[in-house]
Amino acid sequence: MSQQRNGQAAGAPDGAGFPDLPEATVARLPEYLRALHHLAETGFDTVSSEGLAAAAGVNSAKLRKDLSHLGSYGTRGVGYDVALLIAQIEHVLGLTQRRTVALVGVGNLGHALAGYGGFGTRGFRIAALFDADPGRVGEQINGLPVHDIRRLPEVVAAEAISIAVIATPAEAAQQVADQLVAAGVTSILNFAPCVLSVPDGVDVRKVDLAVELQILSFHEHRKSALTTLPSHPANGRVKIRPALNGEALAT
Amino acid sequence: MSQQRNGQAAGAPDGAGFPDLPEATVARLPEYLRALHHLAETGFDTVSSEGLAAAAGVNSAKLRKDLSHLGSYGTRGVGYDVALLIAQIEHVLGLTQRRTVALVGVGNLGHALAGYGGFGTRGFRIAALFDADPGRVGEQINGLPVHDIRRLPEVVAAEAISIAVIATPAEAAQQVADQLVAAGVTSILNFAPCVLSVPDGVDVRKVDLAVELQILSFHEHRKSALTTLPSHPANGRVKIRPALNGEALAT
DNA sequence: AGGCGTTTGTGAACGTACGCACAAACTCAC
DNA sequence: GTGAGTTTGTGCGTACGTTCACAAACGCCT
Ligand SMILES: NC(=O)c1ccc[n+]([C@@H]2O[C@H](COP(=O)([O-])OP(=O)(O)OC[C@H]3O[C@@H](n4cnc5c(N)ncnc54)[C@H](O)[C@@H]3O)[C@@H](O)[C@H]2O)c1
Ligand SMILES: NC(=O)c1ccc[n+]([C@@H]2O[C@H](COP(=O)([O-])OP(=O)(O)OC[C@H]3O[C@@H](n4cnc5c(N)ncnc54)[C@H](O)[C@@H]3O)[C@@H](O)[C@H]2O)c1
Repeated sequence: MSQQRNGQAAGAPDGAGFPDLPEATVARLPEYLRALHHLAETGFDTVSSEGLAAAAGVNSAKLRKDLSHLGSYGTRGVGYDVALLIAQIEHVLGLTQRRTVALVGVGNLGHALAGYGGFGTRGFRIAALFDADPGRVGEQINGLPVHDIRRLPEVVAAEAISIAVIATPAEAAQQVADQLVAAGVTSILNFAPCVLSVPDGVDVRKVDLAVELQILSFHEHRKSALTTLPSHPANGRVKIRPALNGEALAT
Repeated sequence: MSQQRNGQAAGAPDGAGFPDLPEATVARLPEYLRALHHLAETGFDTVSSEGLAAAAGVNSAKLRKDLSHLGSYGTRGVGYDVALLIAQIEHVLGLTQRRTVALVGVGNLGHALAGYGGFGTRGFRIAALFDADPGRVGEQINGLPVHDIRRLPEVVAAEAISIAVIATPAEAAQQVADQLVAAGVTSILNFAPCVLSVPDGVDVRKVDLAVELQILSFHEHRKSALTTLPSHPANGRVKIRPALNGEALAT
């Protein structure tokens, strides 16, 4: 499910397609990992699929199948060794060494991200900040200096950065993405509300707050439609009334 | 697909299940809407499925099927009327009147969200801010006062708020969610890295930045494994090496 | 050592989603 | 009015994801 993905994405690199880990499973592993860390802190040494599933907010059968994909070692009649499972998942996700991340666009949102302390515990280190505004370059945030965007290639190479976060306005995002790719970045997390086009081999994930709210709005709309007309709704199926021509239409 | 969903979510409210819009389609409509607005600003009156699909970053067949679900009016040989399609999608998403949103937790991230101007153009209005910290209550952000969290029921009722955003630390999130539900909120967007448990009929979507980065990390890991061993990879399939017992294990 | 309760791992059935490919529907030019 | 070119809407095959349900595996108690 997920997000933007271009052409034949990484995961099926050549013709002889190999399935390896299902994408849906990959998307859930981080959630399992978070739940496991929480359990470990709470003093658990082992956990059953039922328990972990509850902590991660999923079905236990799904959890077991997900874990079985990574050849996991649970013990029947007992459950999973929490510490071992953490190590396994971190290994699969490539978190055994902390990954360095670049953040481009230190505005409203970028400031919040740069100042966020929660990355360290999840396997990442923000290694560099960039902006195009000369007034912002040189500023220090959380002990990190803001670099001019033109120093991107240099710093990306020096810090061995492979992941970048874009927090610039949408108009600048494509240009920034191009610069990032040129500098050698191969994974991008995009907060700007626009589609990025990147070469094959580069992964893009997008987070758009308004999209999330609009999805919620849809369900909200649905709920209220149901409670307003409690009985005999036509034939038991909610029909979408087509908007009349010109209705709410910005001519 | 997407995110946390509890029990039988809204969308299949009673026994006589009705399919209506596929969830995957709902998740893409906001992206189409954004692309359409962009096209409208650029001066387009009509757009082909091919063109709109490119602007939204999806396959054109998928786009057509999605639009066909809402009984959409395209014209063969021509394409879709941009303004009409915007009105249709906004209608389906329940955006015909602007929805009011509450934001709880005006810290690092909350400040950025409260100061963000991009909501208005996407159908939402942040109608109220809340925090538990007495030092923050009373502060004004973007002309909006920060209310004490205890005034939640009162303000939610007065402003007819049905959607809320949680931007508090994870430890407080469940408690805040309970208060929101008690106050009548039925949709929650959660930025705290934790699972929320809510009654049936309440929708929760979660945004976790670290999860997104970890998914990127997985693909990054995969890519480097492939380029490091360029030839004969065992049997053409990447095997996940199980972590040895105790390896990288915090005993 | 053996039996019992527990929990994993997975085969199989089901449901959803994707994308191709094509007929039907439409415009426009002449 | 007719034919050529374009584009929608959708039927269909395939792939993917989810869930059930159960046998095999394990610990523990006696
Ligand atoms: N603020 C939020 O809460 C929020 C929420 C959702 C989405 N977004 C999106 O995130 C992005 C950033 O939002 P914001 O509120 O921080 O905007 P902002 O205007 O406050 O910050 C943008 C920053 O990017 C910098 N920038 C512009 N062009 C650049 C370039 N070419 N190279 C490098 N840096 C450049 C600017 O100098 C500025 O510092 C926007 O696309 C916005 O739509 C923001
Ligand atoms: N800052 C980021 O960039 C970022 C990124 C990803 C996720 N997050 C998550 O978002 C959440 C907020 O992050 P932050 O950096 O803004 O934290 P923060 O500590 O800066 O802000 C949290 C705010 O919540 C308020 N709060 C605490 N308990 C409350 C309660 N019971 N009711 C109402 N308000 C309460 C606090 O007073 C504070 O103002 C955290 O869960 C964090 O993990 C933040």
